[in-house]
Amino acid sequence: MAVDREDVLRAAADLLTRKATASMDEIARAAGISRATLHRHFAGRDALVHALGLLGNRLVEERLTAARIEEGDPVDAVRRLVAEAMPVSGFLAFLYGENQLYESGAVNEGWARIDERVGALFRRGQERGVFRYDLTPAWLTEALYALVAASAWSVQDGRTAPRDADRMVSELLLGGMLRRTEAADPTSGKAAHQASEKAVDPASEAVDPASGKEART
Amino acid sequence: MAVDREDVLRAAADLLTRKATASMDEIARAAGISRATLHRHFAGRDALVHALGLLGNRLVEERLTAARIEEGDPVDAVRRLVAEAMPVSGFLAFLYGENQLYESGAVNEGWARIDERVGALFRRGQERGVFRYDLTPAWLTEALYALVAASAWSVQDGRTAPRDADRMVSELLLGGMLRRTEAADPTSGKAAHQASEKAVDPASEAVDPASGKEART
DNA sequence: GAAGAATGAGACATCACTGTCTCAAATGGG
DNA sequence: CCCATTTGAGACAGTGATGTCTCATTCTTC
Repeated sequence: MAVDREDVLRAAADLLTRKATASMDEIARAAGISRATLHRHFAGRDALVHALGLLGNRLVEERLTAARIEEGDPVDAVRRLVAEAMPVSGFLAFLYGENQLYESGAVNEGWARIDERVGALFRRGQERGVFRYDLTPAWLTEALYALVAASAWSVQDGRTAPRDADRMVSELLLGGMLRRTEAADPTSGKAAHQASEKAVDPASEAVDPASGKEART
Repeated sequence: MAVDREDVLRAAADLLTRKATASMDEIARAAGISRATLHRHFAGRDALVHALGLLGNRLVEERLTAARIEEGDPVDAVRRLVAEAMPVSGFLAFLYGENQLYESGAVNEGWARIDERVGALFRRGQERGVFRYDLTPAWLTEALYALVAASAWSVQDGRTAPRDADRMVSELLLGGMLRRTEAADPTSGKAAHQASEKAVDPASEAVDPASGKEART
């Protein structure tokens, strides 16, 4: 017994990500409980979605803090962020897809705070000369969400192994799909990692301040 | 008068992408027509979504053919593909988000064919040694859809200028967010382009003979 | 300008979903 | 083992969306 609200919300997020029009009955069934019980825990659909927003927000923010993206090398910070985000990718996928639909002050506020923190990471990477200037932090933030959500979707559908998901996201996000000429042994699983480390290496410290400020509009 | 089915479907795709639970009345209003007229053209919601699937499929496939991704340098092929996809990004965003929901044989079949063609491009790039081996064609395909959809969403929300959208997608997809050490002048809009061109360089010579006759518009 | 076609507005019954209720069954703690 | 709590199943009315209809209006075409 003793229905776990969090489990229910997780199941709801997974289902609603795929089928946004799912009925309360379908949601209950997906969570393995009856419709009556679902209504006992959440007054209605709105309340459920709102709880979904709050929980997702809390979870994502926890992960954000756990990843300590404000510290250390920005590249590693992105990797930590992606790795931490994967376990809550279901929530992220749902919230990313539906965030503008259910307008709740508290949820949107929390989401804006998350955006700000993630965007700050990308800005920091640009200021250090590690990240490209011609891709705005806002776009990189958007792309991060989109890729995490895509990987969640891909895993949920069985097209991608769960253990590969975070690597595929962070590698694509950081290094893109082009093969680096320096990457001598791409057959190794670590090849991409070493390639991007190499790329970051020389730029890790100082960059002329002039090019930095006007590059990203 | 003479309601243009395609215009209606385009408006429906845009709306449903943001609000999957939109009612027929809302869809009609978004398309600038009455609910009665909407029902005259589409028997019901299912029929409308099905038509949406078919049209989106046709449009994407047309763009795919127009981009001639089977020919020439894979990197340029990806750029052409992204550029061609942008005008139909609304459809792509909707179909990508809801594709597994509305199971229609014809639509799914068409989608599989599109997946196959896009995947073949990435496989070709890998075989030529231009694209990374450690990111599967399936994942790159998924990421392409996700990023195009994300850019459409971003543009629709006013966070990104329409003219920047295709560059942001293709640059991130191809080159990632890491600054290349060779890219000396990131202030130039073409900086990223030159960087990736450099990476591709060695593979640019071996182009199939067909590429000569249709040397880009 | 007149005839034909298409649209908009609204009425209408129907239907699926919703939210609330009751009651029997299952679970878990003391 | 018994009692309190929670759940599942189903009934029920209320609500909003749906699909169909009619009729007046507008646009198109000749």
